[in-house]
Amino acid sequence: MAGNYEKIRALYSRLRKMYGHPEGQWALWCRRPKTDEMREQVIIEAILTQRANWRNVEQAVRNLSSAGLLGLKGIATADRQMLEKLILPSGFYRQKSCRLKEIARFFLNECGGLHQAMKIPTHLLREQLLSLDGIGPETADDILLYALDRPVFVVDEYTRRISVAEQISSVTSYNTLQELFSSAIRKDFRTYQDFHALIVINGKAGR
DNA sequence: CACCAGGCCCTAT
DNA sequence: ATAGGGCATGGT
Repeated sequence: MAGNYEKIRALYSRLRKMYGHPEGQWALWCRRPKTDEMREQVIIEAILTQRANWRNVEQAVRNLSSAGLLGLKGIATADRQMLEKLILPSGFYRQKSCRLKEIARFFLNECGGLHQAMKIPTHLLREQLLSLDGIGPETADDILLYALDRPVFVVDEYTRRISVAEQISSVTSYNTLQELFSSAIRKDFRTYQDFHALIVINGKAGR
């Protein structure tokens, strides 16, 4: 529906006018260009933020940083018990320690490092990420969009809410909304990053 | 005290 | 296909 595309584009420019360029907690995720260290941190944060308050994620990240383990290599070599203790504040720490280990193993061993992973075609990489235990569509797309600069639109709870509120779509399944938003705006990772960040910033502001 | 936060998986209909 | 429960912490 072309009308929906219009609503989505209008929403984007409205959010841009309201909030400008995404800042604050999105200073890392929306920064361009990113260093390797930043990409690795985003990957780690994508796991830690699953159903967690961002404040708690930040504490877990500080703990990892203080321990010198805020990177794929650090996660991979860290003792499991130690890892659990460090990420404790982000919640679900037993699951998440496994998921972190798994994703670090994937990028380092299966891909042969982050630079090799960057060469893998988006759709293939997405399938590989989704095959990992504990990596669902949103986490996979967070990593693709914000860590690896792939033009993949992220759908989350805030995207669903605003889609209903703005009458963009009453169907809020992941694929439906992703298709809708992806098609409505220019396929550019910078635009996708900023738009999704703005949706979340707006969602948090309204409560 | 109850509820929520930038999910995901497993199980039972 | 879809609904419900479990995972866990810290803030309001």
